[in-house]
Amino acid sequence: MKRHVASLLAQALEAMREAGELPADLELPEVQVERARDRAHGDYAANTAMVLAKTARQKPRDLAETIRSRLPASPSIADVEIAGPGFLNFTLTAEARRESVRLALHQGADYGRSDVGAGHRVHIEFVSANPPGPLHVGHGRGAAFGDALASVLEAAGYQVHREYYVNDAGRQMDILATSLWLRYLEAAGETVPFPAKGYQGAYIVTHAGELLEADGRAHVRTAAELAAGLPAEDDDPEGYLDALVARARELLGETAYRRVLDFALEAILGDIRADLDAFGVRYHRYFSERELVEQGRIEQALERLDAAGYTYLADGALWFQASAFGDDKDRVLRRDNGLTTYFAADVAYHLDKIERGFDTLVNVWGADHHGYVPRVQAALKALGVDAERLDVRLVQFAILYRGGEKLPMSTRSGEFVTLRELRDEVGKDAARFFYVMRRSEQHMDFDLDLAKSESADNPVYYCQYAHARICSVFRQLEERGLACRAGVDEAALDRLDTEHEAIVLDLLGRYPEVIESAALSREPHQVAQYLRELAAAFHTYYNAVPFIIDDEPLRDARLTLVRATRQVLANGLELLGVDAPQSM
RNA sequence: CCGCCCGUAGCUCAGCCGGAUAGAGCGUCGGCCUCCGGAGCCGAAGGUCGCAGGUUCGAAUCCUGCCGGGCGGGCCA
Repeated sequence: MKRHVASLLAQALEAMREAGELPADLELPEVQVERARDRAHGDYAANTAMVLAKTARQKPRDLAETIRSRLPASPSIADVEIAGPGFLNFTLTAEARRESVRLALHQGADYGRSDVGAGHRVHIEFVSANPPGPLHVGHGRGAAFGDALASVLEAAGYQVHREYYVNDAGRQMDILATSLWLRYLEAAGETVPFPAKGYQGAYIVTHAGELLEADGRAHVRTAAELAAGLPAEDDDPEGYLDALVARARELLGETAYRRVLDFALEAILGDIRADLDAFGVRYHRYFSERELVEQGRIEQALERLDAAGYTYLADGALWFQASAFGDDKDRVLRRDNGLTTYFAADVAYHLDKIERGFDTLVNVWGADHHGYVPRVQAALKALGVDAERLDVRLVQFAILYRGGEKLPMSTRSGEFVTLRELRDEVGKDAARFFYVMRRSEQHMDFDLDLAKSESADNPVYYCQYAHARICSVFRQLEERGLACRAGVDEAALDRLDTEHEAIVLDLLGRYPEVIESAALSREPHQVAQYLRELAAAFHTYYNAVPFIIDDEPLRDARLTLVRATRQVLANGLELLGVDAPQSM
C-alpha cells in the first residue's frame, strides 16, 4: 500500500512535468512516503511538496495543491489533504484498510513476505566463535541478531545463506589437541602436569574421557616420556606450551596426533552446534578454515593480491598495501617465519564467498573487532570487488545484571556466563527476544531478573501472551458450542467500526512494511518493537470490546480480525526465533 | 595520542537517509475482574534530546568542536 501511494505520487510528478508545471530538466526526487505518526493525519504522509519547493521555486503548499490535482484516482484512497507546512496526507478507504485482514488470513505464514530482495544472494556469517571455548553470552547477541536478520532478509525475498566460520587452523588447535590429550592421560591414570596456558575447561576433561572410551589406551604415553627435556614452565609459559605441543606430536606421530586433534575439534564443535541448535539457530554450513589452508586457497588469494600489485616484501615478511585503500597501515600477510596470518586467511575466505556467487556479504561481528573492518574492505577493493558489497554489522556487548548487580564478563577462566547457562536461567525465548529488542549498535543492559519474570513487565511474555490469549478465545468459543462461521471473504468486516479496531487494522497493514524496512536497513529490532506495539493494541482491544457476543455477524467480524492478529504475531515471533505458544 | 560506537523521562530504550505536539516499557501515584486468561487494561505526573556553535523554511536527526561512557589501535586469534 505504501508503494502504491508512492507510485501515485510519482505519476503525479511526471504528469506535472509534462504539463509544464515543473521544469522539464528538473530532477525528480525519490518520493518519500511515511506512515502518518498521528492518526489525525490520515494513513500515509508525503513530504514531496516541501522537498520540491526549493528547486521548483514554488511555495510548498501551492505545489502540494498542484500535486494533489494531478494524482491519478485510486480505489484505495478516500481523501488527500494538505496540512501543516505542505504535507500531503492520504487517507485510505475503509475497504483498503480492511484488506490486511484478508491478506493475512489468505497468505497465512507468508503474510509479510515480499520480493524486494528477489534476485539477491546474501551470505551472512555470524557467531564464528573460536572453537576452543564454549559459547558465552557475548556470542549470544550475535547469534540472536544474525539469525533474526537472516530470517528477516529471507522474508523480504533475499536468498540467504547462513554460515559459521570455524577457526580450526593454527596454534590454538594444537593447544586444544594437546590439552585434551593431557586430560586423556590423566583419565588413563597418568599423573601429568597441566599447563597454566592450556585450555582449562571442564568440557575438555569430559571429551578426554570420551576419547579414552573410543580409542582405549592407544594414545597413552608415560609421564616420564612426556616430561623428558621440557623447559621449565615458569620462565616462559607460552614457550613451554609450544614445547608440549611439539612433544605430543613427536610421541603420538602424525596420524595419531591428527586423530586426537580431529576428535577434539569434532567434540567441541558438537557442543557449539548443540548450543546453537537449542538456541534455535541453524546454519547451512560450518566453513572450515583448515580446508581453506589445505586446498591452497590462501596461497591463491595471496597470488591474486600480488598479481594486482598490492603486496611487497619488507623485514622478511609479505605485506598487503592496505593503506592504499583507506586502512591506517599496511598489513602482514605472511610472517617472517613463513606462516600466513589470520588476516591472510580472512582475505581468502572473503574472496571465496564472492567467488561462490554471493552478491552481498553480511558479517556480524562483535564490536571489539571494529578495527578490523577497514583492512578486510581494503583487501576486497584491491581484488577489484566493490567494498559496498560487504556489510559488517557490529554488535555491541550486552552487560548482564542480576539483582541489580553487574555480572563479571572477563573471558579469563570461568569468569563468563555461558550461553547455555543463560538459556537455562531465562529460557530461549526471553534470551532471543531481549537480544534483538535493541539496535545492535546500542550498548545494552540485559536484566536477567526481568527476562525470567513471568509478568507483564517482561516484553517477551507480553507478546506471547497476546498470542496465547487469542488461542484461548477460540478455545472458549468452542467450549460454548460456537464457531466463527463466516470465512474471511464473507465476514462482515465493515462492522469493525470502533477506534480499537481501526488501530489493530492499521497495525496489521503495517506489518509487511515493517519487514521490508527491517530488511533494507538490516535492523531486526524493528520487528520486535512492532510486535510489542501490536500486542499492546490487541490487549487494549481485548479489554475494551467483547468478542464472544450474540450478534453473530459482528462476532464473526471481530473473531476474524483477532485471528488475523494471531497470524501476524506468530509470523513476527517466528522471524525472531521466539515461540508463539497456544497457552502459557 | 589516533580511530569507531554510544549519550533522548528517575531506570532501560525506540525515534536518527532532516519534517507536524519527541514516544514506549519499567518505576511512582490513582483507578478497573458477577464479564472471552488480571501474565491484562485505563488515567496522571515525569524532557535544556550531553554541552556549544553551524547548515536549513525546518535539527533529537546533518556538519564542526568540546564533555562523558564503551571498545579498538600486534609479524595474536
